[in-house]
Formats: sequence, structure tokens, C-alpha cells
Amino acid sequence: MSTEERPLNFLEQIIKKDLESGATNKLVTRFPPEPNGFLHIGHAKAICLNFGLAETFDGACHLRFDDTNPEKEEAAYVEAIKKDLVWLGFKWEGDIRYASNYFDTFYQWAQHLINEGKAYVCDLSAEQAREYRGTLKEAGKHSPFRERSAEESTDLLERMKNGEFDEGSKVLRAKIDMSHGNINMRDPILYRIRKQNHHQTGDKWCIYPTYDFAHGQEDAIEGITHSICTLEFADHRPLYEWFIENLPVPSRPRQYEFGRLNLDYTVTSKRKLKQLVDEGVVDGWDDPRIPTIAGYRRRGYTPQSIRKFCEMIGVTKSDGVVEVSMLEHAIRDDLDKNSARAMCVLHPLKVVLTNYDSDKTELLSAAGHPNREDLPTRELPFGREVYIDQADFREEANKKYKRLVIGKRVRLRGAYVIEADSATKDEQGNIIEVQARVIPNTVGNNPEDGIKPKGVIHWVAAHQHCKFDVYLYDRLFTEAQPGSGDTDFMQQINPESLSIQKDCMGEPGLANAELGQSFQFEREGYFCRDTQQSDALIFNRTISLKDSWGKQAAPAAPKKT
RNA sequence: UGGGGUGUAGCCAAGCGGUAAGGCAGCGGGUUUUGAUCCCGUCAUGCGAAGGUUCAAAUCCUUCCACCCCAGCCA
Repeated sequence: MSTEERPLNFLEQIIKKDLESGATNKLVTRFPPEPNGFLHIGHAKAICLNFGLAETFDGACHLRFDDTNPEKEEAAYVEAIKKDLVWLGFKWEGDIRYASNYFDTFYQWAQHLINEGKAYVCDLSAEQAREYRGTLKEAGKHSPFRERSAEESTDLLERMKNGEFDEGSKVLRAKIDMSHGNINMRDPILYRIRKQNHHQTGDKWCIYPTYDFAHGQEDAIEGITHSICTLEFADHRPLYEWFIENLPVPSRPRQYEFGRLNLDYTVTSKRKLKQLVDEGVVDGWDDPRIPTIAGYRRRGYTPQSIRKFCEMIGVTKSDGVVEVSMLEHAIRDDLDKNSARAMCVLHPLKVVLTNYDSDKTELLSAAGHPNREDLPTRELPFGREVYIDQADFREEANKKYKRLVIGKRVRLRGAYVIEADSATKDEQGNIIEVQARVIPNTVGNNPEDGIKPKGVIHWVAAHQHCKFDVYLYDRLFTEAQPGSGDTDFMQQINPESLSIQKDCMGEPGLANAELGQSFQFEREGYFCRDTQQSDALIFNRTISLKDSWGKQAAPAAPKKT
């Protein structure tokens, strides 16, 4: 990927030192998603970090599903996550791994801790356990089962495994320190009873390890050298290390934490995204309005743009909120360089060119891209009647308006300069047709009389074009930080996050667009053919063009994205 | 003094004792058959605050302040 000059982030500095000192022979990282939902832009940051680190330091990155909680996990999510990773362009080292691959070892290690007097089966209920745990400021107290014999705990654990006890009736806990300032060290739970079918192990287990009792050991088994996670796990590091020190693990990984990504006008929480999907606020996990990888993919974002964005925002331990304009810049930059140009009229207004023969048509040629010769040119039919956008004509306007005005000239992009003469209105006073004239010999030339057009507008021929619907997306939330304060984020949904513009008119070639193919509709924005509704011709607006005119013309209007 | 973490421009972010990189956004200008792109310029006498050490401090020390995370048998 990009090896542009950039200062090393704090993790790269640590790894560089470890490699130079010999503390690390070969870097091994891992991306450990739980298969309980779709990946989102926050995961993309972690993915780019872990896989990127492996790439730049000539190491390896594992893909490991952290599947310790069958209650919330599904095989379908495993598949979706794999698909997203491949799409982003990353390759994991070796086979896909699962925490559940190591359940047998974890069980033996649990027995080991019991035998060492460092773990015990506890019969406290969840509620009782909470009371015994103490509070943030007060120490907890010992469970009455804390001094149970190793023999008894071993037997009980075995019977928990065999399904002899009800869910919630017993747990296995580490024996550490009930008065520790860090609550994670107050005899944390290692195993809980869950009589659930697991998507990988089926009905083999009735007990499942907790995150804490699994993660560090998974890392150690796989030889992970640098285990990178988000800030909220920093409090778990002492426990992570406690297991590494007290278990016969084959290696000693180290945990490092970085700040998770927050984006304004966006929710990046699997729980909240799932709620939006489950309650039908959006159209599924790949709805183009939500920040899932699948959503961005369908919206027309490219893998490169997402990776570029992750590069732009950096990696630190401070938690901030990144403005979406950064992501928007990344995708505009990519699509500007790489997408073919086309013309599409969203709000058609007929223009009759009165001095153009009614039985004449031409086939004009236009560049596929203003500064790339490798993209093929396209053919634009031209005739006596064309359509332009309603916003591109006014009967009269001031000098700042660089579009069609009666008595003034404008260029039809890639075609003639025209001059408007009159307009026809309906009973309500709406303009329904414009009469204009073509200025002769102006394809590729300026008018011979020296009167240059005010501007350039896009158009489509009346006699030959294709029609389709365009889906215009705006931000999903009305607030920069949805759900902040005491407002429910579900109350801050932008009612205009999706608007469908029917019967748009595009140049003929658009009818052959491939599913997912991106275009710049000139003067409008970047659009891609929808991949889900493949029977119809539908385009999704990925992102509008930057619009300095729109800003000064209507500063109060909501920003179009 | 419960534990952990973070404060550099509107936002992200370099900086690691030698006099505040870069990007996004904004603003001004130039080029342009896209009001796009591109190009040029501009944008922190100051780094959460106050003291101190030093010839020299965003960087070291002290105190204070603000914000984030933790009391799931979630991850």
C-alpha cells in the first residue's frame, strides 16, 4: 500500500525498536473480530493498522474470530466479515483461526489454575457477585466459595462442562484480589455456563470462556507478538498479563491500545448499527447510509479510499471525533482520478434549438476523462431537442449566474454554444420549455463573433438517452454526535437521508453500466450502479462534487453529500 | 489520592530540550468546455493552566484543571 513519507505512529515506533533490539524476531499481529455483526469503518481502522503493520514490517497478520459467546454470534457474520476483508484487499496469514479452536487447551489451563490454587468455582448468582464485587471506590469482599478445595472445584468444573448445572448457577473465577483498584482483577470470571449451540463447535460445550480468559491465550498460542486493541481494554491489560504469567503459554505477547475511531454525524457501534437494521430504519447491513464496510461498498466507496482515509487519520491514544469531510475527501480524490465521466440530467427541462433542423442528428465525441487518455471516449447523440437541468436556466439573473439566461449564451458540455430566446410556462407559471438557438460552428470552438459563453452546463439528447432512478443520500443523523447528552440517537434520524429521483435522463452509454461501476455525472457528483437491484437501472450517489457555488448561493441549505 | 487513559489551530495529527511538519475544513487568487479537478497563497508569538529548572521548554519537574474509559456470567 502507500509507503509515502510519513512519521511513524507510536505503535510503529515501538515495533521498530522491538525489531531492532531483537526483542521481536518477526512481527505477528492479528485482527480478532467477534462474528456478531458487520464490520464498520471503526473496524477498517483496526484492519488497516494490523494488516498494515504486518506489511510494512515484513511480518504476518492473522484473522481470528473471537467466538467465545455463542449467544450473539452467527456463521453468517463470519462470511460477511471475510467478504469485507477480501474486498478491502487484505490477506491473512495461514488459515482462518477461531478462538473456539483452542477451547480444549483453555479447559486444561483452567484446571491448571485450579490446581495451583489460583481459580475456584463460585456459586454466587450474578446479582450476588455484583454485590460482592464492591464499587469503583470501595473494595469488594471474598466469595464464600473462594476457599473451596481444588478437588471440589475440579469436579464442579467438569460437571459444569457436562451440563449438570443450570446457566448462571456457577462460574469459574480466578483468585486474584477482591480489593484491587482495577475491578477486572477482583476475581474475574473465566468460564460461564451457556447451553447454546455454537456455530463452530456445535453442542460440544456447555461452558464458554470469557473474553479475558481467552484473548491473551489465543495470542500466545498463535505467537502474536503485538496484540493491538482499543483503549477501553487498557484496564484489562493487567489481567491479560496475569494469565500469561500464570499459565504454561508458549509465548509472551504484549498488548497495546489505541484510540478507536469516532466520526461525526455517524454511529460506529455494532450495537447501534444492529438496532438501525433490526428496527428497519435502514435497509439492511449494506444500506448505503450506514458506515458498515458493506454499506460503503454499495454506496460506491472504493477499498483504496477507505485505506487512504485510515492513513490520513493516523493512530494515537487520544480519543477524538474525526470530521466526515476527511472520508469524503478520500473518496472524491479516488473517484475524481479514476471514474469515467458521463452526463445525467436529474431534473429535466426541455430546450428546443429552433435553428437546428428537426430531421438532423449528430454523433459527437466526448472524452472519457478530462486528463486521462486511457479511458475510452464516448459518443453523444445531439439533436434539435435536448434536456438540461431545471437549475441551469433562469429567465433573468445577475452576472454571477454562469448558466443559461434569456439573451445569454452557455455551452452545452462537449457540444454547441447556445443562446436562449424565450421560455414557455404552464398555468402555474412553471417553466416547461426553453427556446434557444445553437451558435454555428461552436463544437470545439468559441463563437466566431467573439462573444464567449457564460458557462458550461450538462445536457442529454431528447431523441436518444436512457432513463433511470437515482438514489440521493444525505447524512443519516441530524446531529454531529448522535446520542450525546440524554437524547436517544434514534430520535435524531435525518428524515431526508434518502431521496429517490425518478426518471433521470442519462447519456445512452449509461444503459450498459456494469453493476457497481462508478461514474462522475459531470457537475453533479459521483454515482455507481446499484448492485442489489440488478434487474433495474439504478444509480446511487456516492458523494456530490464539492460545490463552492451552492454554498454561496444558498448558505442556509443543508449540505448535500 | 478507587483504577486506567488523554489534552498541540474548527477537526485529525507530527514533534522525544535548540525556537510549532503535514492533511481535512475555511479564506484569497490563478488555470479550466465540470462553479469539479489542478496550481499558488493564507490559516498557532504559541502547545489545557500556573509555577519552576535551563543560555534555551510543547518537550524536564511541581501543582492544578478538563475530558474519556471501568462496577456484563458482552467483546
